[in-house]
Amino acid sequence: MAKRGVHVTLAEIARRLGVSKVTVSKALRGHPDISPETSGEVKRVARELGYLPNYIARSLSSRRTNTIGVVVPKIAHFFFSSVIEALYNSALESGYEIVLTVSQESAEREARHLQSLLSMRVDGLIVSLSAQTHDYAMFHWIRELGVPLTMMDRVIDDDRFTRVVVDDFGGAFAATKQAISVGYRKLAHLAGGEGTNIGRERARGFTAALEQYGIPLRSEWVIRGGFGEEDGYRGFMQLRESGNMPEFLLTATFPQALGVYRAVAECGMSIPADIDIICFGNTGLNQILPSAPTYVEQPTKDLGVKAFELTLKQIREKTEPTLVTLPTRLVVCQTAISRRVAL
Amino acid sequence: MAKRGVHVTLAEIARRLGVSKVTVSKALRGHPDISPETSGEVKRVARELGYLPNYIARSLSSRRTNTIGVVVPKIAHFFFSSVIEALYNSALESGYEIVLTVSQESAEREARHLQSLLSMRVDGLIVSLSAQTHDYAMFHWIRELGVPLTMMDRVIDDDRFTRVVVDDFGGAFAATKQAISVGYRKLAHLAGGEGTNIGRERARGFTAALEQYGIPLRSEWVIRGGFGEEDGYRGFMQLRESGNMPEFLLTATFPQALGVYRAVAECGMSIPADIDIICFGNTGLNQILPSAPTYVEQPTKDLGVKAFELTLKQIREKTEPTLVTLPTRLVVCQTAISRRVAL
DNA sequence: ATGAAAGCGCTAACAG
DNA sequence: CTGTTAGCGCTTTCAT
Repeated sequence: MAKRGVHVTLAEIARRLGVSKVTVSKALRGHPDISPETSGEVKRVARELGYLPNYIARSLSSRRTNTIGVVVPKIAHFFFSSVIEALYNSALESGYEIVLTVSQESAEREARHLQSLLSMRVDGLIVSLSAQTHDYAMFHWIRELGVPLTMMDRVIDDDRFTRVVVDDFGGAFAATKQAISVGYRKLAHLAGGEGTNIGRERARGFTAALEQYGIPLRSEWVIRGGFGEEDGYRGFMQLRESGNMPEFLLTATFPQALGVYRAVAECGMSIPADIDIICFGNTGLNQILPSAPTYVEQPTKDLGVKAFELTLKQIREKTEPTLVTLPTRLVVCQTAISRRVAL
Repeated sequence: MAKRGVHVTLAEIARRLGVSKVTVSKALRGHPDISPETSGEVKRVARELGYLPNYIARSLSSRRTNTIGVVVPKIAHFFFSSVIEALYNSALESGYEIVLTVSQESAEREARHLQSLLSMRVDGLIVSLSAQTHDYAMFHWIRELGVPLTMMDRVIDDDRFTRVVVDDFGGAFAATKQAISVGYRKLAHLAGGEGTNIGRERARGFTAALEQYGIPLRSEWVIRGGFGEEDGYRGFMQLRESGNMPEFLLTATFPQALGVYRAVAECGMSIPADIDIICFGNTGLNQILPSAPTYVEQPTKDLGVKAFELTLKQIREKTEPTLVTLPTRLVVCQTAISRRVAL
C-alpha cells in the first residue's frame, strides 16, 4: 500500500504530478503564483494521499510556529480554567495552537516551562505568575530577547511588561464597603500571598475601605497565606482559635471561600449566622452554595481574550508595553443584606 | 551586543570553541562520546550565551517531538480539568510536553484539532470524544497510520483501540441500588447522550438495577439530552411539567446535577424533600452543596495517569490495544439515607 | 506561472 | 573521543 497521511511529503505529491516541490508548496498554501488548474490538481492529489503538512519542517523554514505558549499556576480551578477556555477560543479563531503548561504555583516549574516553551520557539508567551515567583530575572531576559510576552492577572508591576489585570483594588474596596454599609464593623480579610499583585491590591482595597469609614484595622484580622482551599480552611481556624471572631470575612479567592465553608461546617457554625462572607470569583456554583454569598465578579473571558489579543499584536508589530485593567463588578446576593434587614 | 538566548545556535558555540557542531550537540545532550573537559567547556559557553536548543530543528532531524496531543470536549468542568491536571503531572515526570486542544463538544472542531496535532507530528494522541462525534473514520485512519492513540473516558467501543474508562455501568448500578435500598420506588435518570459509551453504560446500569429489584422502567423517566448544566435544568423542568414527579433522580454528570439544583430552587422546591438525587462526579463542592448529595466517585487522577502511561507504552514499543476499566466508588452522603430514616 | 538552489538548526550514521 | 557527510521537509529568494 502506498504511503499515506503523516508519511506523505511535498516531494511525493510533486513527483506524482511531475511538478516541483515549490509549486506544490505554493498551491497548498493558496499562493497567487499558481494557476487555478495546477492548484486544483495539487489539492486533489494531496487529499487523495491524505497529505498532512509537516508543521515542524514548515516552522524551521519559516521561523514561525503559529503557537502561543501559556504558563498558569493552576488548572483545576474555575478562575483559570475559564480564562484558559477563552484563550483557546481566541487561538482557534486566529489559527494559533496553544501549548499550555502548569506551574502548580512553583517558581521552579514555571522557569522550566518557560525554557521549554522558548526552546519550542513559540511565537509568543502568556504568563500568569506562580505565587512563589519572586525572582523576575527570567522575565526581563525574555523581554530583552524580544519574545512577545503578555502577563495576565498575576503580573509583575513593571511598566516594561505588557499586562492584563482585573481591578482588584476596586473589587475589594466595593466588597468591603458593601459589608460596612449593611452594618458590619468587625471585618477580616484572608489576604493570601502579598508577594503577588493580586494579594497586595485586594488587601489595599480592603484597608482603604476600612479607612474611609473610620473603622480601625486590626492586624490579626488580616491573615496571610496562600490562595488555596487549605489556606481558607486554616485561615478560618486561626480566627476561631484566637477567640476573637469577626462578623465578616473577605476572601481573596473562591477556593479560600470553599475552605472557609468547610471549616465553618466542621465547627458546627453557619454562614451567615455566625460569620458572613464575600469572595472573589464566581464559579457558577455561588448560586447553589448554602446562602449564596455575595461575590466580586472577575471578567475571566475578557482576561483571556485580551491577553491573546495583546500577544498577537506584539507578534504582528512592534508595540509599546501596555497595561489593561478590566473592571470587576460586585454581585450582591441575599446573604449580607438579608441578615441585616432581619435584625 | 552578542547574540543571546533564542538566537544562539550550535554552530555559534562550536565556532567559539573551535570544535564541530556535532561535538557541541553531543556534549549538550550528555552523550558519552565526549570527554568531561570538552563537555564542561561546551556547557559553560552554552550557559554564558543563554543557549536554548531549537526543539523544532531537533524534532525535524530526530523525528520525535517529545510532545503528546490531547483532545478533550471541555476544560472548565471539574472532571476534565482534574484529568488534565493529572496528564500534565505525568507529562512533566516523563519529560513530555502536552499540546492540549478543546473540542467544545463539536465533532468538527475535534477533527480540526486532530489534523493540527498530526501536522505538528505529536508522538502520541490522547482523546476524549465530543458528544457529537458519530463518524469514527478519522480515528480508524489514525490507527492505520500507526500513530499511538489512547481513548479516554469517552471512547469508541472497539477492541482495536487502546482505551481507559471508568466503570460507568457499575457506578450507575450501585447508585440506583442504593436509592432502591433506602426505599425509593419512583426512580428517574438524566441519561445525557446515548451516542456515547458513558451515556449508554450509565443508562444500562440504571435499568439493570431496576430490573434486578423488579421495579418497572418508565420510559418518560429516562430523559435524554446532553451532559451540560442546561441539560440538567431542562431535564428537571420536563419532569415537572409532566406532572408526574419521581422521588429520585440519577444524573449522568455533575454539571447536570447543578442544573437540577438550579431548577429545583427556581420551582421553590428542595432537595431531598421534594426529590432526591445522586450524581456522577465529585467536584470537592459536593460537601458544601445544600444537603450534600451522594455521588459516584470517578477516579480522575487515575484516568489521566493511566491514559498517559498507555500512550507512552505505545510510543516506546509496539503494543496490542488494551482496555483498562477503572473502578468507581459510591460515596454515600447523608441525604438519601437520612430522609428515609426519618420517615 | 513555474522551478532551481539554498538553507532553517539540528541529529544520525559512519569514519577517522 | 572527535569530525565529516547527509539529510529531516519545508519555505524563500531569485531566475526563467
